[in-house]
Amino acid sequence: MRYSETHKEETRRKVLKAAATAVRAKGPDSVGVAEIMAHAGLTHGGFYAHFPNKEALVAAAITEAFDQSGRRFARLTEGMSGPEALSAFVDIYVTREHRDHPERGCPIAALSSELPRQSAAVRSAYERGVLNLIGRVARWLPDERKADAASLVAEMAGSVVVSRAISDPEAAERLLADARRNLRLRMGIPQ
Amino acid sequence: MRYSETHKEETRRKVLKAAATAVRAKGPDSVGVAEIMAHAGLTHGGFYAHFPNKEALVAAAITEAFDQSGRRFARLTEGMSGPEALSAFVDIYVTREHRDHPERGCPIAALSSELPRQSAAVRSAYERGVLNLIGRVARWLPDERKADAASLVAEMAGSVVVSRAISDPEAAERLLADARRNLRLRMGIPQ
DNA sequence: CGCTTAATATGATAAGCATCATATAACGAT
DNA sequence: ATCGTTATATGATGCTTATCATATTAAGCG
Repeated sequence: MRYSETHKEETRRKVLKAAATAVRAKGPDSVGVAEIMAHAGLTHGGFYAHFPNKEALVAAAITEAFDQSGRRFARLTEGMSGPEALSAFVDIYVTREHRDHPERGCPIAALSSELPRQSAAVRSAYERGVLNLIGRVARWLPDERKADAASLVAEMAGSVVVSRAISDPEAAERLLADARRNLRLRMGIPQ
Repeated sequence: MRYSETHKEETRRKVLKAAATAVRAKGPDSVGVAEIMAHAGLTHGGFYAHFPNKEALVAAAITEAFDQSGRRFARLTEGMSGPEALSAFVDIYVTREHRDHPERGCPIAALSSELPRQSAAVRSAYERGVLNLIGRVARWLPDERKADAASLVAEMAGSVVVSRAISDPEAAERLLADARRNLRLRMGIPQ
């Protein structure tokens, strides 16, 4: 073993992180292997030492993106009660910041419409992420509302995604504010 | 004038209809000019007699897709009162049928995530369609709820889009049913 | 019935991209 | 310091696709 034990694993992680950003920014099909490698500070040829093909990278990148935002949510809601955590979650997710930065946001909002057309492996990585997020929300909800988790996630993602279509920033912000209010209502959180 | 007056216009419309379906089915970037022309019963070369380039076709196709579903909604809610129309709209939009057929459904649900990356001309055709749909919903709502129209459309689109990520048909249907119930609540429609 | 012209088809070109074969470089053990 | 090995780079290859140049076909007119 000539290179350090961890060297290859480290570059793999660099590639993966670059991919997680690039896939959200440009979409799985429009992003190129060479482009991702360049973002990781490498050239395209070495790619196949780390992943068998582009599809495997995309699937791994989607998982990584979900993990990233999952860790972020966990960190920012640590030690909170259910309602507090839900309220904080809404304030992180349904925002202009999220609307304006798909590349570091939730993969659902970044990839929703093109994912159904991806390969089975990619779709399945995506579905795992979606179900995880729904599960996270359900854990915060009181028992009698747990069943709403999926629909709440859908409302959050839909708000961000539609707000991206609206070029007027104030109209977009109004949409997001309305959505936040309605979400809190559905979650049983006092306004 | 050798061909009939209307001949060229008719083929243009055939190409446009094929494009409106294909763009929703495969996305603006993954669909090919040749593929669309083939669906219209033509070969790729003649394309440039009808549109200056692919971008113009995509923009026109998105407008056409919004028009198609707009006409459909108008037809199916004709003569209804506001609440009746809203209820019917929810029952048309937030359904398994819509989840399973993006190619003939709402362009928001089919294209939301990849549209922000398109050219200005395409985005603007899309935005017009989104705002039109929001306006249609607003017209049906009572005055005190009109401001919610955008957020309601976002919830509907989000529900369909997230339900497409869930492979279990029953879980997907549950999400849609929850969304329909909540939407009616927000619209002030008795369940 | 042939001729003209608009509409469509055929075929070429060039660019972009995933993948792979081969070359080079970095590293640590000796 | 040198060598062998592993990681990365360079440079094809083949395929797909938008676009365009040129050829062919269809339809109505004289």
